[in-house]
Amino acid sequence: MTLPAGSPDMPARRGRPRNQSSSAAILTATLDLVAEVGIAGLTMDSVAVRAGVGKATIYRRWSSKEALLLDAWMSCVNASPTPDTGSLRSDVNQMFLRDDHPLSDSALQRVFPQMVAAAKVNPDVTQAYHAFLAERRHPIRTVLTRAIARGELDRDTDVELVADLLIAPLMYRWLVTDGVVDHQIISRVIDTVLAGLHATAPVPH
Amino acid sequence: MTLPAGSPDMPARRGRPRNQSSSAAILTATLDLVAEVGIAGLTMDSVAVRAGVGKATIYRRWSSKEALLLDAWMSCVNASPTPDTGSLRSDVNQMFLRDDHPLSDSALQRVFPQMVAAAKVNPDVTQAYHAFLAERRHPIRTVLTRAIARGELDRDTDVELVADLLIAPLMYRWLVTDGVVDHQIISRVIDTVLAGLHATAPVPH
DNA sequence: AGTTTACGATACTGAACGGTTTCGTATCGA
DNA sequence: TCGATACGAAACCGTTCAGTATCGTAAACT
Repeated sequence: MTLPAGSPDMPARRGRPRNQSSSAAILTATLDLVAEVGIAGLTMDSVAVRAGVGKATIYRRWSSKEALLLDAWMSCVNASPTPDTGSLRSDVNQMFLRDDHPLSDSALQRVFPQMVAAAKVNPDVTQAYHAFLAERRHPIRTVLTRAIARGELDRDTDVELVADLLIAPLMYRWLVTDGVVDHQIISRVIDTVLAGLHATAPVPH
Repeated sequence: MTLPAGSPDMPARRGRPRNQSSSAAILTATLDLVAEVGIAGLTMDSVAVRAGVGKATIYRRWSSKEALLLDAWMSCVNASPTPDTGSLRSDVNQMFLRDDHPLSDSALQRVFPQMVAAAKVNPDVTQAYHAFLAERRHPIRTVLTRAIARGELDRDTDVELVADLLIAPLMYRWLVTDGVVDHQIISRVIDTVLAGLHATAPVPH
């Protein structure tokens, strides 16, 4: 036991080497199944079948179901690029109107709620979850900080709060209400929030 | 089997009557335990122990674990009163700054994510969940509709979108980031959103 | 008193599942 | 060729748990 989970492809110098593609297949199968049946419904047998591997192969690389789940989740992070166009408005537009934006990833849409729920209940998951969140929020934080430096936003702007004002309505529809999240909605959220920021703390132009 | 779940105190005219308080104790125990250990960790035995009843008593009133969960969730709804002060601003303030606001219910804070996650995966739960949501959103919808009627908001305002703009940042902190949700944050969210609405579609005063 | 139903407690059953082991085979270095 | 390791498949083990049944008791009706 106590394999170094997190680096499942490392060990073994003699003998048959591990099939590198199996790890990816296992992680993908795990995420797909979590999206379909939730964590409670996820079984190691189903992961093995879906990934086309034997259970032994899974346990050779991860010490437990929980370790596998944590790895699978962290593999979702794939931070998106941070735009730097010189204007807050177009930076934000670029971030949210990308077609490959996370919000258009329907698997993540189903996995994410499972993460949130598990994080509320399991301390190990809580930690991984917060790392995930911090990673995901990094780009918007950078964009806002730069906007402050440029004088586009008030110097004492609460970056976290503004990030929430922009992200939350989309996240909320995406996660809680299953509402529409299309370009029009996104644009109107951005319009309203930026207008509100300028109205309550006018730019010094 | 096939007891009429949802009305667990009805039957039996002869013989010893059912203990009315047991149903409430069972529902409360269910919600508490879901908050503590999640749905996956919830066992009927633990519900029975926590509620101080026998398992038979639970199954006499609900046909299955799932039926019990659905009933327990729907019992959270307890719609809050809808303020009608004559002004959008103070209506919204009253709704969100109440000390008994749902957002200050820490049990619900842990149960709700479990509902969201389950709703993504189980069609029966999906239905109950959307009924729950509609019930919860009713007050804000009414407040916004009245504000439109008074001319405080543009006549073609998207009520659902504005509701999201107000609710989502709080909900997002409450549900996703575990961030602070105090009166100051709430006020600043309301300030910014209302300012943004008036800036993009000025009131005809 | 006698009947009927509910009660908490406890034992039981049957299935699902996490995790391990075994087996025959494949693929590497030496 | 040989030892070491990996592979998929499948059997296996031990536990957990939903749901049922039983028991002795309590509370209602007639």
